[in-house]
Amino acid sequence: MAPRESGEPESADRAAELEIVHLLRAVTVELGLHSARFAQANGMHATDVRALIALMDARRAGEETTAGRLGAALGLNSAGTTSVVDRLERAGLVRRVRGADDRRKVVVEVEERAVRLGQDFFGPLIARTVDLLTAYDERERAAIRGFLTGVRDAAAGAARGSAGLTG
Amino acid sequence: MAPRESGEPESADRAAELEIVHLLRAVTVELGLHSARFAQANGMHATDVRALIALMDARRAGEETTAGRLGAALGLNSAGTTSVVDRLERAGLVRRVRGADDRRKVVVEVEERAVRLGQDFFGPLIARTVDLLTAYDERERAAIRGFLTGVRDAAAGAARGSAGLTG
DNA sequence: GCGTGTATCTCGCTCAACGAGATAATAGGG
DNA sequence: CCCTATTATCTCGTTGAGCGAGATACACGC
Repeated sequence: MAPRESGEPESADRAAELEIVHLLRAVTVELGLHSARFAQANGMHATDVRALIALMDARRAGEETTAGRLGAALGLNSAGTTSVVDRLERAGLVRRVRGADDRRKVVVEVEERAVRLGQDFFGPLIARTVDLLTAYDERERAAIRGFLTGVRDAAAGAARGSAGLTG
Repeated sequence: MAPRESGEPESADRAAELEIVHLLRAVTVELGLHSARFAQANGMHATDVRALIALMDARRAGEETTAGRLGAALGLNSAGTTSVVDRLERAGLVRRVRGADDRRKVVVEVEERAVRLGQDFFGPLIARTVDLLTAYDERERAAIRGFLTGVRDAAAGAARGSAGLTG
């Protein structure tokens, strides 16, 4: 399936590599459950958490997020997007700001309260994760970084193309 | 925040470690979107995909999954669980089997069709991931394995305790 | 200042998931 | 063996997230 160069020891190695694949999936499952706990603890739904994450990501990258962009990132239509922003605004976690240049647009900004809420809940887990990394030297960290980058790009690339194979 | 042993060079390192944290989150987001595409492509919902994953995990571990266990794994109540199993059964992806020992129980078994469906969709991404791993030597792979195991356990541990910190 | 295109919102609907309670089977005491 | 308590699942009615269709508000060229 995957185009290999030549004859390395295969079947035994392959099992060890599959273990990492399952491990990665287990991580995504656990982190998903953790997000769900955050949602539940704050009377929110999974989509609202995903929206906050997208908004904070954009803010870190220094980009404004309009309602439309947010909806696209979440895979919602305009009605659903309005609904999400309504819920978050009602909860005091974001605010609507009319676009200065184009007044049709609605820029969604996260309130300071949402940032604090997220830090309080995810901070410990992040700290623990950072702590884990101190056990590895630079070469090992580079491997972790490279592997995660590769998986992210493969999954993102799978959006286009048949499924991101042979990339 | 995280209890450190002694004085290593901090702030610069911390930024590099946070990059990995963000990378990990990006991976979970992308894999989540990939699951969503799988769901959409097969007329399913996110919960149905999570259910299939849980069922296949259990099968790999050689365990039977009753309706109750499945619902607990998904965080659904009994009504919702019945609903999920109904949908999956209607789609021909699982079958209900009355428990042999305790006939109140309903064991949910995945149909061969569901396994093939999953392999067809996720196979390429898995192959790509396994391929990525061949670029690393055993020490680097051990680092990746150890890091993922640590994050998984930290997130799982966060279910109990204040948030899995200081574990 | 009118028409076309774009961004967001409103309305009505569907269906996933919930709470409450019904149904069915096991386990144990008399 | 019957009766009750307990456990596992399902049924019924309701809530609300997200959808499709269309309304509304603004932008921009003519």
